[in-house]
Amino acid sequence: MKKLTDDQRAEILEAGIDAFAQRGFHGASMQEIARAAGISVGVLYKYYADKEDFFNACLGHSLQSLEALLQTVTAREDKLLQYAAGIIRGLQAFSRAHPNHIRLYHQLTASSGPAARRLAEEVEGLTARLYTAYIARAQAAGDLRRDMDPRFFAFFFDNLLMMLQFSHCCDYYRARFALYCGADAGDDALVETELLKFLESAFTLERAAISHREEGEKPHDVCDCL
Amino acid sequence: MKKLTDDQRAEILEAGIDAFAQRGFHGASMQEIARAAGISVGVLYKYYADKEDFFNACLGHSLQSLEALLQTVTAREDKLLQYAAGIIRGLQAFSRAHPNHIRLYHQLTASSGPAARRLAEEVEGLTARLYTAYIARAQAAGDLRRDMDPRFFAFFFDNLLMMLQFSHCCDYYRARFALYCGADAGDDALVETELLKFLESAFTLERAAISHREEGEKPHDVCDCL
Amino acid sequence: MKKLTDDQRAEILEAGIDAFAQRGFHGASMQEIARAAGISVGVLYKYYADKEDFFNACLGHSLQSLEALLQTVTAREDKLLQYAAGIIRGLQAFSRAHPNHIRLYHQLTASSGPAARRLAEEVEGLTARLYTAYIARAQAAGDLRRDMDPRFFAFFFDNLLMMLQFSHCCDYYRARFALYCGADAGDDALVETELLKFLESAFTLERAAISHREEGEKPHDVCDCL
Amino acid sequence: MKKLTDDQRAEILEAGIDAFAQRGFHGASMQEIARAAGISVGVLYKYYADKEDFFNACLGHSLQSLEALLQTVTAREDKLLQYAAGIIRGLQAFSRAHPNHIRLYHQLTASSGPAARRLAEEVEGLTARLYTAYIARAQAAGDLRRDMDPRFFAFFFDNLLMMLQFSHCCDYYRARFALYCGADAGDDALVETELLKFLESAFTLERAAISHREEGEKPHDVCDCL
DNA sequence: AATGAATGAGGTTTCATTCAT
DNA sequence: TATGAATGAAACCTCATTCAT
Repeated sequence: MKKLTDDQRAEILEAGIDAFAQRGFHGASMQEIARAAGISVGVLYKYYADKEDFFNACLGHSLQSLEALLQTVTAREDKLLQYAAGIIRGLQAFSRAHPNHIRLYHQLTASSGPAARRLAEEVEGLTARLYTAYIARAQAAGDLRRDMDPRFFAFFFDNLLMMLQFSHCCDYYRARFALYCGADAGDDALVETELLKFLESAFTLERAAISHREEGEKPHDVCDCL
Repeated sequence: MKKLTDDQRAEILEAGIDAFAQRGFHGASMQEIARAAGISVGVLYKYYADKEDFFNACLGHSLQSLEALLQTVTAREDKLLQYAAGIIRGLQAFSRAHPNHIRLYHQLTASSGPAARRLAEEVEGLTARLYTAYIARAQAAGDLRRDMDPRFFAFFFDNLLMMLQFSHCCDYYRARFALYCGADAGDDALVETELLKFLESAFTLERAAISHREEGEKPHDVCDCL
Repeated sequence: MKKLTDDQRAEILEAGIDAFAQRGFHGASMQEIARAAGISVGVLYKYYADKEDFFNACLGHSLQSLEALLQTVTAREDKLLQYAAGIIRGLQAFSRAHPNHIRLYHQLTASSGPAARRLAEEVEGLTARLYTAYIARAQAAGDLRRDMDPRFFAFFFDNLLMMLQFSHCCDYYRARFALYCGADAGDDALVETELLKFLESAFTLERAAISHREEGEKPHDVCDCL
Repeated sequence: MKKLTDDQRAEILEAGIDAFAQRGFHGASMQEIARAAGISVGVLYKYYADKEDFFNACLGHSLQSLEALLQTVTAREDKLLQYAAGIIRGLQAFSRAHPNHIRLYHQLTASSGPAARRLAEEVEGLTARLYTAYIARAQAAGDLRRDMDPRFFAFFFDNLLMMLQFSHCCDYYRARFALYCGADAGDDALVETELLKFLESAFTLERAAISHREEGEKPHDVCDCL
């Protein structure tokens, strides 16, 4: 069995990514993907056992590129907001360059059953570890408020980043973004600035700096001081 | 001879919501839904013109309950964090009670084309207006930092709430949540507390209150002054 | 089991005739027929075993009215062309009054299998006997050319009459009629006149009056004398 | 890899013609047609968009052969009765060879709505023009009675020919034919002879040549003078 | 090895027929 | 007895997958 060249394989996978991203797993057809890739269905079934197997390969290919980006943007040992700004810019650029990769990523989040668990670990494991470690370090270094669980901190941070990507690429989220922010939804620099403002405060302000309440107080009491 | 009772209709819709939520529009089959609802396909087609019409009915049913909840939890003119806490608790309770409604909501976000825009406006319009208006009022009242665009503020807030719901209900997001927060991901009170801490700071701390930097200054300087 | 009144039965059958005539056996739906007749499907199945049984009842009802007409117009012992004119006028009037009966009659001619034989005998038997007997009598009386088999004579005569009815009522035949005769296709009097001219000659002129050929001559030789 | 050979395509179309001819458009099933043609339904849908498209292809195939025959038999510039004899023989031969093509043609005449008009023009246009032109020429040449509108003349002529074909092929018409003419209905030569006798007179005898009656006179007087 | 025509299971949808009310 | 909601077989059509060429 002759192996495909990397280029051929990439072209096939890109065709799959486009189709799956735009029409979903069930909506995309193998025939159509083969045609878009300039090959016959036979080739698809030579290298991939079935549709699901091929879908997973597309997913892997897609996430590889996203992962590569994240490796890069998280590699620099910047101070917090610069670190965040780098990631935001990186994801914005990636979203512009490869919207279908992000759309496919979104399709992925609809998976259910045991596969979902496996995929989540595969896909989110890296960033979960990276962000949590970074935040824990920042807390230890005193660059970051210490009164929050670093895991939740990282979680909320990544939540905002995921939504940012989807808001750039997925039709529904784009419309929702526009609903909230109007024409400014398209202004990458503005979005970055506003998100950084939001994060900056969330990251740095300790509750203690605002009010001097006891740990045990009920949440709604918290609000009294606002 | 009586038509479908409300209970029967609700049961059918719930069966549809379950199926669509778990397998998506194309993945779910009318036959299977009918079987799950304990009826024959003929009944589905007696009350709904076609699969899409039935899907929309499921969506409407699903969103109606979510909307009712949001109307309730946003109605109280609480101070900010209490307002947020009310919404968080409400969504957590809703997620426990109707996970498939949230899953269907997530499926919805995968829609594309012109339908996506229409749906987004229909579904997100209410919260977008509610949150933005609330935040603008809070800013005017001095309860909230004034240096952020209220639209983006509301947007990020809702982003975190959406992810919270998905993290409770959708298999992939649940796994991801567990990946970040471990067993604590299931602790509603803890999640609420941590999210409120995150929001409290994001909501209230003005950059100006932290540092007086020039535009050109590096973001990481911001943190130094804390 | 209460019997339907004749009026109710007729109304139901008329509804069936309309539906079957316009949409064909497979195209018409029992539900739609019941609605048009102002009854429930249950009643249909109370009085008729199944769709086919009901179709046959419609057919019977439809043909009864056509037969009644033919009984009337053929009853008068007119001379040939008056006899023909009476039939033509009768059929034209019937076609205007009950186009769907004629359309249903046309549907009937599409039947196949053993049912076709039975139906043909039931439906065409009357006219076949009437026409053949009339023509044989006319021949015997010397009012009609004697060199033609009266059975074929009657057959061709009825062929022209059937086509006349279809040309009045069935969309395809109407279009075809218009194709041949243009706007004049709608002129009943003109059609009658032209058809009578055609028939008059066919009925009365003996070959001998045209040429004196032998019986044995090949048909194409016949033409030489034209 | 080769597409359908012409033979295969013809076989499929013949299977469709058989089914549609015998059961009508709605009555025939694609599954059954595929089985009869020895292929799978997938093949049908590979080459034809849907049932209607396939039906039209069958129709086209069917009419093509009939049209080819008519082109041939009407091409010879024969004298009238030879011309007619040629057509009759041609149609008889065609009816024997391709009864289902004639049956399909009959199904076609049951079409209604705007499609009926289009089809009639497509199918009947050729013969309508051919016959009308021929008859007008024959009238001009003095070979044919001049007191009839050539359009109606052609129309009645074609009516008889259509009925002839149906009487050969369609079960109902066959039974009716037998009802009129008994065992002789199967005798092609006899049918031809009788029809030609009928036509010969209809074609050639002018009313004026028979009698000089007043408008008011009774038709039966016409016959007396023979 | 590559092709793409062929297969046929499975999905949506309709509608003749039944039967509880 | 009359109703019409419910049933489910069967129709059309698609597309993942196979395999002869």
